[in-house]
Amino acid sequence: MLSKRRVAGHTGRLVVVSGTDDREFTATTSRLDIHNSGVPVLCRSCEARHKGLCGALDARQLTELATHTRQTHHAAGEELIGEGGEVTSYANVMNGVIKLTKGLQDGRQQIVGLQFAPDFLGRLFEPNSKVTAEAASDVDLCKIPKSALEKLIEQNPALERRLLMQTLRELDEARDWMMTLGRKSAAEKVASLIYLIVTRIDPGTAASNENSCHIDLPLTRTDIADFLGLTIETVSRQLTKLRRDKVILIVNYRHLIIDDLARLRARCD
Amino acid sequence: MLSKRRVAGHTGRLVVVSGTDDREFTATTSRLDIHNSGVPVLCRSCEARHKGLCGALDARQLTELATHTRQTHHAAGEELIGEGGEVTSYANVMNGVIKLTKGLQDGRQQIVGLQFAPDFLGRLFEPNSKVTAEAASDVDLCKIPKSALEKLIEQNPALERRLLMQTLRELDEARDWMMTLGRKSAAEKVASLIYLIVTRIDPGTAASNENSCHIDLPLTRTDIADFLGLTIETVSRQLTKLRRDKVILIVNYRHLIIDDLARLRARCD
DNA sequence: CGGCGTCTTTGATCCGCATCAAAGGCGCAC
DNA sequence: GTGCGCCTTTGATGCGGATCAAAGACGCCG
Repeated sequence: MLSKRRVAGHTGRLVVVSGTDDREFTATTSRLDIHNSGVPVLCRSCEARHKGLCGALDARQLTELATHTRQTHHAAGEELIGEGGEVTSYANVMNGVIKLTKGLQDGRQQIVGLQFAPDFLGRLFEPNSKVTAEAASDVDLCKIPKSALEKLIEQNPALERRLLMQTLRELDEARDWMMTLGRKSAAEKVASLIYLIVTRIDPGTAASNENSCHIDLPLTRTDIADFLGLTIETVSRQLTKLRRDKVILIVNYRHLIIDDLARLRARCD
Repeated sequence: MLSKRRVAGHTGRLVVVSGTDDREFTATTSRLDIHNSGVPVLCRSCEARHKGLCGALDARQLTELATHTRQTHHAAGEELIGEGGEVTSYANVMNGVIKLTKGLQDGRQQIVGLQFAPDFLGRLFEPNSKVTAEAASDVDLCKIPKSALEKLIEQNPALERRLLMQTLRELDEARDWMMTLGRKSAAEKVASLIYLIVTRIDPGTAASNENSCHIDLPLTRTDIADFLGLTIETVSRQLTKLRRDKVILIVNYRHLIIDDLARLRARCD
């Protein structure tokens, strides 16, 4: 049998959130101005407005949607929904990183997905979640009740199209990750994850120049191990190796500096 | 580094199929009769008609669709599309099993999905396939040109809904499999795969009674290993162990008899 | 029939990663 | 400051599954 310890004592408290004790404020206020006439204030700087779900909506529809939404903040470690838990609302990720995990009864755990802004969060068309969603870093969400979104979808095919596109992308990512989990060595796995996070958090740097980029890891060593199907000891050793080989620079455990992205990429397989 | 051999010499020849040398015949003929008035003949016994994509269509739409489709047959081992290959048509799986694989340059390979009738085959909205699709057994497809289906989708939201539902299901399956790949032992992996195949090929037996069910494995040992991130030797040893423990009975390498499905399931974790 | 190729099983050995153990580093409470 | 807890690193050891090797089992073809 493999590693069965865990049920990590994350630093943040675990709270099953049902919208009670989190800071919240509505976003229905909208003010006409020249550049964003009719767009709710809180939507203006939201990534989902452009690249995410809400890109499918015009100003009027956004305002309509905003009457249903509620912004919430969650501390790192907070559980947003449990495996098998009832889905009562969907959400856009406005900020931060969310990990999706699955567990076996004996405590073994596997991260099956990471979500960054402006991803959509929640299993459509099923009453219960198939995964646990947990804030990996501090997170801001824009929640919408299940029924409200489902009504909107019926009226607006463009919304459904966006959701289909995101689901297809998530499926592509899950399949990429199956290759990593099934066939890559520990060293390749760790390099692959860092590469994934760099390119997801900072797509600009990754695409344009090959210059040094630096990121704060939104994941603990335990999270990384759970994503890669490894133990924290192995993760730590592989990170040390990458550091010794000067592929990455580690500052204060969590902050990474990568000078040559191509060299990191070369370690991915 | 892990296993890098392979590029399996499957028994079937490898043919990059472009619809040239396969048996084909059109399904436009439709005959009015009492029970299936207006439904194309070939659609009547097709699983996709009910549980698959075509369940979203009425008789008129089916007939319309059928003017674009073409049925093809493919021998086990035939490559339907290569990783990165241009997608020119989509298809419904009418019969048989298809494996979706990804490869690393050095030859390591991972199966990232299996498709059974009446699954839909093909990556929507992308010009190129992200996986290799290969017939695992003899396969019958009902193909439709990319542009034709995309046009139909625009006109018919129900079609898009079906596609979204299937994509969500595939995502669920991929994530289940990530757990298996990342955290289960070899013994658990093999049991899980057999259990998956039994429940997918023969949902009736699996759900209703717990009585003995028997299946022909649509996968070679190499395929199984590629699905589970193992080697064929390990797969073989685990199957032998399951046989010794009387969880399964193996007839002629490919045929499996499972008396007590619950006992197999108990081995899955 | 015998010979050959492919798939599968079985055995011996090796190695990568898990496991077990212990010692920093850092933040926080007192 | 000191003490405590959590996260992380590092080292020693063991095991599960990969690798290497060889021998059936079965189908196909001459």
